[in-house]
Formats: sequence, C-alpha cells, structure tokens
Amino acid sequence: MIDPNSDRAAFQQLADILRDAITSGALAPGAPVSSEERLRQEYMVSRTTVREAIKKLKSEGLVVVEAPRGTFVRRQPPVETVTLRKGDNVTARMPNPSERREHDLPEGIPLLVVNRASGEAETYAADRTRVTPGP
Amino acid sequence: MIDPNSDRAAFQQLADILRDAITSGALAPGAPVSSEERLRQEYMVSRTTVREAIKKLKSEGLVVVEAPRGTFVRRQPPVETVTLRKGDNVTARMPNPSERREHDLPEGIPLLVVNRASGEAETYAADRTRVTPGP
DNA sequence: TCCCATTTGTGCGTATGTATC
DNA sequence: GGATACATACGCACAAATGGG
Repeated sequence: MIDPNSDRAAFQQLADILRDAITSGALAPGAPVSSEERLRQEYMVSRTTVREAIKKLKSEGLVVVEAPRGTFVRRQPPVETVTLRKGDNVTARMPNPSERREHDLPEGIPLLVVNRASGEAETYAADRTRVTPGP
Repeated sequence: MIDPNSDRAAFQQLADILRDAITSGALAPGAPVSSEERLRQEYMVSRTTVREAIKKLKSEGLVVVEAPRGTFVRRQPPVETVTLRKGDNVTARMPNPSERREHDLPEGIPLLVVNRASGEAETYAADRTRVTPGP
C-alpha cells in the first residue's frame, strides 16, 4: 500500500489513499476515519506519518478531527445564497483565528469576502455560502 | 515571549507572534522569516513546535516555504477580474493536489469556483482573482 | 568542480496531558 | 477507574537542495 522507497513521501501516499476513499464515496460524509493507531498498524508507518496525512486532509477541508472522539469525513452543511449588486466584488482567502471563531469555521474552509460598492466588506463561511449576481 | 504554562499551545503562541509581525507590516511581503533553528533558539522551544507554527501560517496563506532557501512572507500577486453573468454562482474551497498543481497554488490559497449557468465550472486562484457581477 | 554550512522535508521514538467512552 | 484517542512537545537522524567559497 505504502512504498517507503517511493519518491512521494509516505504521509503523502497515505493522504492520497484516504483522499481517494473520501472523494470516491467509499468513506461517506460523517463516517469515521480509522484511528491514528489503526492506520499506523495497517500501513506500517509511524504515528507521526499518520498525523501528517490527517493534517493534510484537514487543511483541504475533507475531514474534521473531534478530539478525542476520532476523525470524521466532513459533512456538507446547507448552503445559503448571497446576492451581489452592481459595483460589488468577491474574493476568498483563509480566515485568521479571530474570523475562524466568529464563523465557527473548521480548518480547511476558506472565507468568502464580499466587498460592497459602499466600501463595506462582509465575510461568509465558504462551505455554507454561494454568491450570485443580482437579479 | 512564550509561556509554556499558558493554556494556549506554544506553537499557537509562536504563530500568533509571527502573524502579528506580518499583519502589522514589521515583516514585509517578501521578507524572510527567521529559520527554524533561529526561532527554536530565540523562543526556547523544540523544532517541532516551530514547524507547527510555520505550518499554521502556511495554511493561512501568510508565508511560503521555499526549501531549502527559507520561509518568506507571501507577496500579493496582481489581481484579475472575472465577470458573473445571470444564473452563475460562485463558491470557494481548498484545492485538491491536482488543482494546486494546475493553478500553481501555494498552500493556504483557496480556489474560487465559478459555476456558469451553462453547467460548466471554472476555477481560479483566489489570491489572483476578484469576481464581479456582470453589467 | 568540489566541499561545506545552512535550511527545510521527512520520519522515527518517546512522554505527558486531557477528554471521551 | 481504565482504555482509547487525539494534542502537544521534546529528542534524534538522515535526505535533499541551495548557495558560498
């Protein structure tokens, strides 16, 4: 499963395996990912390697870690729509810690920034928001 | 500088210190961040702790690591504008590895996904793109 | 060209704390 | 209370790439 002699790092290979399982649906939203210890045994790597892989998936927004319950495939929350008016624009970036608290954002979820023509900026959790042009 | 007895983890405290330096402008875009070894000595923590802090800032899009040259404060690339038409919508998420390669995205930079009314989806590097409603 | 110091990447082990079950 | 599981933090080692002399 994992080739220590590959030029691709072991933790990357493990992340790839788990990512495939998630995106293919083999691991459904809400499903638990094997514990660090189980993954360590199954793939014959160190716990460090397992944790690096999990951290990668977390940064991609694919899993949430609920210590010490376990690691789970992210569920998709319902999406709300924000409407753009003329002169507005939208960008996205990663939130700072204060913004993460404010929006209750898990790691790996970007912030949608809506800059209104008035000069004010509104921020939204990207996993819960869709932006459309005004009617 | 770093309080080992604080309830805030050491690596978080270090990330906070470096983040402040960057957002305040004390560390300008393009400027090198001290090496892991220097930070380790300066703040009296392990290399693991330093690396956790750097990884945090990377996931926030604040720094780029150019091994083995060093770690640098991110420069802001020029921004291009994408126009939304009626029936389109925009979301954002973190890219998968293939998308990161395709757009040459550093870590910590989200992907802007423009879903056209036609059903096609376009993706853009969030740090180089601004989306506006059509005329 | 070659050597060397620097720096980051990766991986191992270990230990302690804390929250959940 | 005990077992499990994740968070944090320390140590060490080697590889690979860069840059200077």
